[in-house]
Amino acid sequence: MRPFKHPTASEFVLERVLYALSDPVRLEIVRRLAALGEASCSELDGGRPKSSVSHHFRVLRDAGLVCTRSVGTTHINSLRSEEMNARFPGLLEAILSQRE
Amino acid sequence: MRPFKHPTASEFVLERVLYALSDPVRLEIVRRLAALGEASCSELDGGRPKSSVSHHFRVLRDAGLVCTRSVGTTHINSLRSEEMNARFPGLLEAILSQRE
DNA sequence: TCTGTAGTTCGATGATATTCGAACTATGGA
DNA sequence: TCCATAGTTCGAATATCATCGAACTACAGA
Repeated sequence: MRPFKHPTASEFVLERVLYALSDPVRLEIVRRLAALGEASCSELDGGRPKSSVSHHFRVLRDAGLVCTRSVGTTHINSLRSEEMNARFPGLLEAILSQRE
Repeated sequence: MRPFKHPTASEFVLERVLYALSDPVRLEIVRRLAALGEASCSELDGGRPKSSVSHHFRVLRDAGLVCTRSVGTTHINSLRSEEMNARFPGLLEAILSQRE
């Protein structure tokens, strides 16, 4: 599978990040990723169809929130916390520190 | 005109706030409001039709970001910064402190 | 090489949003 | 009372999005 396109930190767009996190499914994925450090797609699918989950990961990747790398047949996802924090200081923490 | 329904701080929903701010027009309105303290709708319309601006203000109000009160024939809008900060500490500041 | 697993991409569908003009409401002033 | 101003609401058109099945790609193991 060809490697995914991940935007550089300077390409991050605030509106896009906020939009990506305004969806409950994606916000939950990001929360779980923050707790787990990294995880495969299937570990975070919440029982949803693969195509839906794949869509949400793409939105998160395009916004710069998530980094995906291939390991064998699985995709390991992790938050791009440092880069997010460098570009938008305090933003991710402010969002993730809210309970529920 | 009947007074608007403003949600209480405990009714704020994170996803809704993020969604409201993920639109460039609304984010700009909020930025200007933060700078001005308060302003009427027409001061923030950016040349857009009144019905469009009214729509965006409604989304902002429903999310809890903006408070609107009637003064004569005009509506004065202000950010609900304290309540936002009480419910989602650091969030609004993290978003508004981003330049561009 | 065959099969299974993990995930993506495509296409369609239904839901929701944005935008705008037009009609409406409410207030203030002449 | 008449008119202008400020803003809302309604309705329709357009766009965008979420969801999902189906087909596809890539890798690992037997």
